[in-house]
Amino acid sequence: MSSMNAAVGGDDCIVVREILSRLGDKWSVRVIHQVAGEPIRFTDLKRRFEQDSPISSRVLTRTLKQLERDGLVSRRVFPVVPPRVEYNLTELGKQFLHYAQEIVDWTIEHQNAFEAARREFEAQSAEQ
Amino acid sequence: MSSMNAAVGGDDCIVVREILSRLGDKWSVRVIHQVAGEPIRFTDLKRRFEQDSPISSRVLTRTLKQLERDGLVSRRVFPVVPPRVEYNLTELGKQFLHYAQEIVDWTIEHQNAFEAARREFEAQSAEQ
DNA sequence: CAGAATCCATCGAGATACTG
DNA sequence: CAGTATCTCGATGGATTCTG
Repeated sequence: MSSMNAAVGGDDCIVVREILSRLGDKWSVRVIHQVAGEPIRFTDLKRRFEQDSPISSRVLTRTLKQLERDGLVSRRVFPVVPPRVEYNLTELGKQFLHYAQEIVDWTIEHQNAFEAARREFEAQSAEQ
Repeated sequence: MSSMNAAVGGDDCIVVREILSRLGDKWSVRVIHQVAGEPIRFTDLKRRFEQDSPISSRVLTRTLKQLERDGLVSRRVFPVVPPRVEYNLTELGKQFLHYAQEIVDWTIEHQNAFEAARREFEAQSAEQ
């Protein structure tokens, strides 16, 4: 267990870097959040973001492909015309979402502390 | 609580995006891991990475500044010559590290599953 | 409908050289 | 020692157009 913790340093393990990257990129967590629950089609998924901040199909496709490659999202194709493709979360994806939730919740809980730190830092910088 | 969970979608909250970005970028988590424990000086910190994958002072400086701005790392200057600057983790930083550890540990636990998903995906892609 | 192809702007990371 | 100043390069995000 302590040997595992040591892996937080060093990126000898590529998988770790990749999963952490999913947390950091702009869309992965949001897509995973939308894909949770009922299976959802590509265009419906795209529409979910239309209000807040629209995502291009180019970027949505790339994000989904990555998540599928990581085993977090599954893709099911129905051989009909027009095409029907459904995405949803895998077990691995659900666990990932759980951890993401935890950090997001923690961040929101301490939002005031973050903003205070930010203000103090800016004040120090301006002081010079 | 459920209203907080809703925030995983939508980036209305800038702080959330920024903290998740720290998890995702190449150096933040590793620097935080090294800064945990005893206070450490800039050059010593830089040396810690020299073996595995060296970090330029340019990048280390930027990473530390960001973490300081976020309130995860504190910076203490000693008015001596040559200069002496010590970095260490704040309380917020320790909590952040805790969550990062959790995800890293989880990732390593399921490393086999990730690699299997990867192989299957590549196989499917090649099949066409 | 579910993407693929093309092109462009921006940004993070890194190498290198220099300084109070 | 602890950075700053410049520059380059590749990856990410995005807009737009096209297609089986």
